[in-house]
Amino acid sequence: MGNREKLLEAAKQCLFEKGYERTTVRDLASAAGVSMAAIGYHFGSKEALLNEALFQALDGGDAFIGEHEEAGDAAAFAALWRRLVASFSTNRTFWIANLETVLRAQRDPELRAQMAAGQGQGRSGMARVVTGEAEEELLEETVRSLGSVQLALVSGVMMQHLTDPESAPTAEEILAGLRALSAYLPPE
Amino acid sequence: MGNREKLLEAAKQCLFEKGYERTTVRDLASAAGVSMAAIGYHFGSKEALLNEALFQALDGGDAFIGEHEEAGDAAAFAALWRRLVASFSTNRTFWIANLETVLRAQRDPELRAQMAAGQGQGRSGMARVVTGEAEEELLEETVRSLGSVQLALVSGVMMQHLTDPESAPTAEEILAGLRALSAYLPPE
DNA sequence: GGTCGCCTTGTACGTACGTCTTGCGCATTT
DNA sequence: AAATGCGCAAGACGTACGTACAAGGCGACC
Repeated sequence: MGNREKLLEAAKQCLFEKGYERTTVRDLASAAGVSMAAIGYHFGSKEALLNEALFQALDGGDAFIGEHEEAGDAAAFAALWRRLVASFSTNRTFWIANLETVLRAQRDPELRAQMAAGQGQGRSGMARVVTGEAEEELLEETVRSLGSVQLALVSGVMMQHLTDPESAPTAEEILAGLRALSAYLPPE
Repeated sequence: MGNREKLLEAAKQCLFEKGYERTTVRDLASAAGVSMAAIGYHFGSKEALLNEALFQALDGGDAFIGEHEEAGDAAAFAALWRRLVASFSTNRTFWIANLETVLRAQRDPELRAQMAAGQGQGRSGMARVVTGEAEEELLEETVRSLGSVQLALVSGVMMQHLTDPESAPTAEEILAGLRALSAYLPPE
């Protein structure tokens, strides 16, 4: 494994352990077992290395949620939430890295555009797994409402699990909450 | 206005404009129009100043959501979401500061305990404004389910508005999404 | 008028950071 | 066998940071 790959691997590890802003070139170099200069040589700058590693790390993270074998029915919906809630503790650092990226995107327009695109994917993905419909037959209206709400629930519940897993809702409590909430919705 | 107050005011401003991690003692001093040493004299350290300012800033932020005059009926629920969505753009920096604090709490156990407490308040507050019941008559079960879900929706939708206000859902789309979602809930 | 606190300042100090320069080993080429 | 070029390391360089220090201003009180 060349130093370039060693650096990328170390960067992902640092991204999860220390976060984007707190990892220094010295952290990266010592974690990879290479010299600081190797970063400049292979990536030009520390930022470029971290960005590439971040892209890989966040991209590969979809797998953490687990596959949605069957979808569209009520059982699948509950199963999705059980997988999600489990992932919040199992892959805690991954979700933290996600949150950190959202925040950092507020000061970086380019990154923000990327996150906006990812958010669009997330919305339609959520709408798909809930309704069970294929990508093509999804109405834009459905994505904008049901997809947005479902995606918001995911990130919102994730934040609660990050700050306090004890008091954060279980999958069943989320379903119960949604049922209770529907009683307070204005008609039509 | 003494230098202490000037520093606190400047710190809040910096907190909103640059964020906790990125504000330096030189930023604070020049924003307040005082010397760097004044920070050490009045607060002991930069961190202590920022923490006190953060506490004040986040505490006063409840006002941004607006008062919930009447509550418990469907119209109030829709009105709440309209106020929230409006606040996401109007008080953008406030919500960013909130998000940053949640994230920073992941590396600071003491802050995390504070945030967990605030989250509990948020949950019961949300349950209260939705159901229209008083604090005392709220069942713990209701807070844990309905309160959690509602709070998660708030932070989740907020995040979508931060990354892309264009594609983020309006209050009406949120309501439509919730209605649509209830059709996919597992029974009982 | 001198003195004693409380504020306030200018600035020096030590540390940590990211990048860049220099040079060394070691293949491969001529 | 000399030369070329790539991969890489060691360390210096300039900068920015948070804090500590010594000194000055300025009221109030003896």
